[in-house]
Amino acid sequence: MAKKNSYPLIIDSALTLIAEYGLEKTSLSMIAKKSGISKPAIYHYFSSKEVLLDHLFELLFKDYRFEQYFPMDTYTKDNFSRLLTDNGLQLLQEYEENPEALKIINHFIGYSGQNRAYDEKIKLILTEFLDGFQRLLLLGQRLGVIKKGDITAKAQILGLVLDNISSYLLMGIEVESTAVWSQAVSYVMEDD
Amino acid sequence: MAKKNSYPLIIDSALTLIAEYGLEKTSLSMIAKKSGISKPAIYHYFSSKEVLLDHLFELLFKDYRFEQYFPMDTYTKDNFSRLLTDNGLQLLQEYEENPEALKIINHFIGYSGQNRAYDEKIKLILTEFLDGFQRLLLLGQRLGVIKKGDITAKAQILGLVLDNISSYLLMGIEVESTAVWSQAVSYVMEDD
Amino acid sequence: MAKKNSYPLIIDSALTLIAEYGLEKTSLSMIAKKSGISKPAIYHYFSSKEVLLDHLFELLFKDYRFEQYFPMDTYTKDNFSRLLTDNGLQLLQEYEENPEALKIINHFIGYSGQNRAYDEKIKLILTEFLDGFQRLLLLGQRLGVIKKGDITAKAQILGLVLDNISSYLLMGIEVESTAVWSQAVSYVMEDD
Amino acid sequence: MAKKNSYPLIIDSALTLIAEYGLEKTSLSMIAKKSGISKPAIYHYFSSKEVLLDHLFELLFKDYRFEQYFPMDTYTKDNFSRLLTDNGLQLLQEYEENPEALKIINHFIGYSGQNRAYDEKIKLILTEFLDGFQRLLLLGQRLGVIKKGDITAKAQILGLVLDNISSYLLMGIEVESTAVWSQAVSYVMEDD
DNA sequence: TATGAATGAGTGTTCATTCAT
DNA sequence: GATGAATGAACACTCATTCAT
Repeated sequence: MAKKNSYPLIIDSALTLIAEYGLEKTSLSMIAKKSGISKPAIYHYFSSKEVLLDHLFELLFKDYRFEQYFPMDTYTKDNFSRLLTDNGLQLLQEYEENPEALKIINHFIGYSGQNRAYDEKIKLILTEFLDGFQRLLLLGQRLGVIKKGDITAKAQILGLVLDNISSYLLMGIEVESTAVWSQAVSYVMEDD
Repeated sequence: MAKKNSYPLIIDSALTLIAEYGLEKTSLSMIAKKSGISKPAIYHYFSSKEVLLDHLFELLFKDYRFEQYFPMDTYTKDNFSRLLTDNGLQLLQEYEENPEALKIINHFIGYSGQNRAYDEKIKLILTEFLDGFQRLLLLGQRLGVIKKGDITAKAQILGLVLDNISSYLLMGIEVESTAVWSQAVSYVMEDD
Repeated sequence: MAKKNSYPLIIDSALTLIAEYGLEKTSLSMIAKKSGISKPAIYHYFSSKEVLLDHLFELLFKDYRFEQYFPMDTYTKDNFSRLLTDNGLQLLQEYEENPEALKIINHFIGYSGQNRAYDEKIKLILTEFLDGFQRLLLLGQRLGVIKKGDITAKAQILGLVLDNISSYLLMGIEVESTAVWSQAVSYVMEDD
Repeated sequence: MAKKNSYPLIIDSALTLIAEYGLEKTSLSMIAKKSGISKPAIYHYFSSKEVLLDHLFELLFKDYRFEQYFPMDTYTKDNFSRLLTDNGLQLLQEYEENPEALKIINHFIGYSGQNRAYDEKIKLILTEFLDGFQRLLLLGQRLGVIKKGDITAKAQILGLVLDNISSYLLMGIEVESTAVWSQAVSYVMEDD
């Protein structure tokens, strides 16, 4: 039936199913059934289930970069505190608005324990966020808005808090995300 | 062959395999093979794979309680800062010393997305830690060693940071756990 | 727990379970569970499941004999019609009062297709009923109360009807058993 | 290997095996082995063993209707007795010529005790035969060829006898089917 | 591009039966 | 008499994958 739309159909169906059932319990049969596309046709696009998953992985994490959410060149002495707060809240809001994506991401993270490739990439991404916060705080220090003291530790606290707020949100644990992130930000800022 | 040791053999083999392959990819056949015990013998002890997993879950999370790591009745005005720091580092060190347990716990957390029962229990445990920190900070406030200000947010920061440090350790992401936790603690303390 | 009562407990549990689940779906585990007797203990009394079933078979069919229901030596010229009717209705009533037994019997009959031994014995029992009716009708003929004509066919009609009424009752098909049996009897009797 | 013939091969193998071993003892592995078709290929056609059995059930009972054997619109005053006799004998002969089908049918009937769906359908079929005979006898009465008296009971006798003759034939019990059925018919007919 | 048909290997689970005590 | 522990064989079923068309 569907001629030209098979590819996105496969992607969509796979993502929806993975969000609900996870990576391992989502079988190619399920994807074929949901998308209305035959299994061999899926193999035409993706030479194995693993390749399909890899593709989804890239899709999901492609734009998940520190600079995407915290564009350093926009930070100034005056807007530093506000931007840092807002950018973080923006990131959290994106997750709240699209919990399905967060679910899928979490399935990949859970699966990464058994898959070297994902493991490495996820480590890279998270590390890049930690480094990003460190660079940002160093900039703040130069601008004179960030307290002296262990910059690395403070950057890591920001990274750990922001990352884990979304995990808790996903699990449905009630965290006062706005208050928590604001507190964390004000903690690293020089008192006015 | 093995007579009285079947039960612990099953548990051990299951834990080892789950640490490596995860909950779903660890099959009863694998457990049977590794433990040298036949599949029906496993069913003699656990009426289903699910029951076995439940048992392991309870085993792992039984003693994971806030009071276990942060015994509130030992906290005084004088030792507050030191105890809070040490207790947290103690928790982190336990994980570093037993990374396999952490791996398994993480597999259960990953699986909880597809299993209501685990989901609820894990939420309970994490929530209890957040609440524990809140009670502890309130005590500190009464003792005059904790800064005024949003206690809830601060407690959640402590919880989120401590929890996520272990996740990052598990993933092999280098975080300066000691420095980070010390910083987080000093942040909530009244300046001396 | 149970010391001296194991044997009848096994029998009772087995019969109850077979009535509900049939011969094949009733496992020794089920019998052990229901009776509260361990499987090896059951093997102490019955060297195999087959032996247990054989025993139950004998128990059920021991008293199922034509003479049991139609005692020929009580039949006279005067009571012939009434006795033939009443004895048949008596047999049907027994089944209606104890449908569980009928169910079990039916399971054995169904199973007999795969078991030579049961097959032979059930054939014997049914044949004996057919022969019984034939002997009875011959007696009636000598007494002058039974019509001339094909005695064998008439006897077989009686046997087939009586046997199948109980089958239909078991299946829950509404047959007017009393009217049907009375009609069948009056059919073979000489008109008064 | 086998390309287009898998479907009938499965059906045939299943029927043959069920005739010999019954519904429960016939496993999908047996069917796969006998048909030379892999188990997953069987699942390609039938989504479960139950669905396969349902299909066979429908196949077997599809044409087993009263009108199929006793077409009422062909009955007249003159041919009534002969037709009723011949049609019944025809039905019996079909069974004698295809004892395997009868065996399978009997397995389904035996299994119906544990399966509501089959139970209901079989009851329906047998009830329809009883009703059919009743309608037929009422017609005969209007034509003046059937004795007055309890029509329902007589119809049920015909149904019970005809049905049970085939059961006895299946079991290998010697019944004089022709004589018995002829007698049963002449019993309900008005004497000439 | 796409499909119906097919498969080897594996899943969790249950069976009747046996062994040591 | 009775039991907990154990087993080989089988069960219905699903998996990712491939082949011929």
